[in-house]
Amino acid sequence: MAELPKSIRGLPIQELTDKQLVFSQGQPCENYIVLAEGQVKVFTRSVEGRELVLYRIKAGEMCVLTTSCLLGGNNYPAEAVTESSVKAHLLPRSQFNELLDSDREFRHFVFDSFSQRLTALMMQMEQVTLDSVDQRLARFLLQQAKNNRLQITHQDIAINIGSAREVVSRRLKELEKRGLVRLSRGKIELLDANGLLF
Amino acid sequence: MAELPKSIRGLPIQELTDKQLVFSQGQPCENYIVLAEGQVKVFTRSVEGRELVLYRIKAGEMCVLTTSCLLGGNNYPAEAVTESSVKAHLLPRSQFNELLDSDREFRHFVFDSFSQRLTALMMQMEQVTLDSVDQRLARFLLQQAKNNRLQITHQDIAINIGSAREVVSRRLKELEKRGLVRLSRGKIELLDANGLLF
DNA sequence: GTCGTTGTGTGACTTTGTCACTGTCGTAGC
DNA sequence: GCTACGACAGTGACAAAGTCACACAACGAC
Repeated sequence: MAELPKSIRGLPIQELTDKQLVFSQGQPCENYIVLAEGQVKVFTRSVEGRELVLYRIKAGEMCVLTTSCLLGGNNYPAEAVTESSVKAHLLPRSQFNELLDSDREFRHFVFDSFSQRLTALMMQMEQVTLDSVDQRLARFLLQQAKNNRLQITHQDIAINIGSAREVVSRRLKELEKRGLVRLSRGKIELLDANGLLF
Repeated sequence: MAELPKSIRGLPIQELTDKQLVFSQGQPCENYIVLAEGQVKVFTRSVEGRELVLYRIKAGEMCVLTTSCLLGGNNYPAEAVTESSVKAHLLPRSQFNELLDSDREFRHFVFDSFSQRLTALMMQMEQVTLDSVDQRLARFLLQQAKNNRLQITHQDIAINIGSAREVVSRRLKELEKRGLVRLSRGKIELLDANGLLF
């Protein structure tokens, strides 16, 4: 992870608890946000209520959506909630604009974040539309697992890989039958990480 | 459309013919690109050969992917071809970096483009994963039509809305049956634009 | 324990995507 | 003109994925 610019490290810190709303759809955007600790999930909700995770913000990363809204002057087109306790640096819009012009290091940080997120977003889009559910599921499990374990519900996996809960349940059941994973309520254990990739 | 920054307007212009390759997957990125005239399609290709249009660059717009690659120093993760004859401003990487620091107007142009594309990309992703083919098809037809007509193949529509050619053919046939469009080889005429939205 | 909530399992059905074709149109070359 | 070819479109059969409507199981609060 790249070092945060000085101008950010000096900023006041705001603390949030787990599962707290950071911003919601349609809300105007006031502050530039950089995470110091924890993780935030940014996602959209369709009219029917189906969700789709756009990306996650981790420690040392800024929220591109916020930045984009600050720059464009529009409202948030998505929703964000914390996934752990979170410490975040906040920077009011006016100061953000000022820093962007005056501080070369800060500017580079923002540009880099932008370009990384853009690339990631494109990759995700490709995967969601071009890859099968099995592929996306396997990739997700491998990415998210810590010591071959993960604590997550099927519903949550579904919104991450752009699928439906029932589909995820069925595919996981299939993987369990093949001896690749062990399932229990809210938990998944990977028994054969290589087998998942086949 | 916003006026181009002075620093860009003065740049030399490169001309391209229709259907010409602008850049391809894996290629290193050398020049910042801004279109003065015409249209370019940026898309990816899966291993199986299926394509997906990520976005289009129109006159007065820069190529975010290029910018992102320049900033991050990575290779192109996608492919781009012209969709008409094109005039484009090119700016070598070194000068791009320099301008980014020295020219406030240029910087704002780049930031704005970034944030617009990011928002658009997220919207597209939402649509592809959360909306039905019918909705995406209707939206696409309405967006792209000029005087209620469009010249495009079913295959081309498919890669734009993230679907398959056969599916598009079937849905269009259905729309024709309902009297909403008239189909002919490579052309579609919208007979009832309101009806498409139902 | 009971109750309510959350997570999971399942069958039936719809929508979408894939595969393997056939047919059709336009045109370049003879 | 005819022929051959490539690009475009249509179609049936089937597979994959999503939706709907439940049943049921695990867990925590009381």
